[in-house]
Amino acid sequence: MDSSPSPSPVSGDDVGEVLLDWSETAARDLPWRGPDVDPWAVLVSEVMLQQTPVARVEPVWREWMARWPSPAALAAVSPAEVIRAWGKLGYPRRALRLRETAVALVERHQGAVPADVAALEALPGIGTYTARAVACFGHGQPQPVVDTNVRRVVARLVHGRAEAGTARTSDLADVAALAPAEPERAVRFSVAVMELGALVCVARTPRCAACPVREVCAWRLAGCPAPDGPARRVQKFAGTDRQVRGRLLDVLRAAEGPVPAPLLDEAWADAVQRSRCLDSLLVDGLVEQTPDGRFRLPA
DNA sequence: AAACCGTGGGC
DNA sequence: TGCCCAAGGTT
Repeated sequence: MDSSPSPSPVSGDDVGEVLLDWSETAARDLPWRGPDVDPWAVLVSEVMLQQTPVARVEPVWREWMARWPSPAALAAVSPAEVIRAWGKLGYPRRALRLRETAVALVERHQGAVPADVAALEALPGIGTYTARAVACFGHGQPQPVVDTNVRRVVARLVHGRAEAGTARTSDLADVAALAPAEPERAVRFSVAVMELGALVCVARTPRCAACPVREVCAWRLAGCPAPDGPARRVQKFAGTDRQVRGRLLDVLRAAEGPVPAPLLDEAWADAVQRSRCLDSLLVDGLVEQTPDGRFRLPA
């Protein structure tokens, strides 16, 4: 039979293959993607990447891998050391949970990172996304992986919506339906979809002209309709407890030893809010009080 | 289910 | 400038 003279559009069946091909040249060469990266290194990267941009994670991740190349190594150090090494990645409870995860891996998994999704989800700070990412990228399992990028790609490509909206359990099945059957390709496909969302199918100004699947994108075919649902409101930061907690922790991170309360007073003027935030940091285990009443990162 | 948990860069 | 957003998880 003669081949078709017109360029063949991307059919629904090979979206996965097209994304795979695209990612061969377009995907970033991130350090936690290398062939020599073990599951622990992947786990650490994934936790750091929770709500934190790649560029800020990279240098810290390299430092952590050099210092604590195994769960046992991290499990052996104090929370204070881990919190300091976390630096200003944000959401420092992640650092505590990462250390707790390291302890759990030593105690319950012989110091190794399990490949089982349920076992991973049982670890502190490891949820639906991170568990599958570790199983997939760390252990080579063909797991569907759904993060904010993938939710956005699925919303547009599959459902023709402009925005992802709230997470849906069906997202997992939606990506799985696009994935190649062959396990090794399915793993690379999971990387590819995330890359598409991170580089092309971005939130604010999608670069549709550069999209490898624009011809089959339900959102484009529908004429790129505007978002329909209620605009999700963005979290305030200035003046919130999050900012105050950050200020307080900043003082404690910088200090050599225990800090007397008056020094913390300088971090935030409002005494009521300051006190509330210090209490919450104590409850979270990010701060502890010495017998003489001073404050420090937990030894 | 919705609110909370840091921080900084881009537009 | 102020808003939007970033490889989520927990409560």
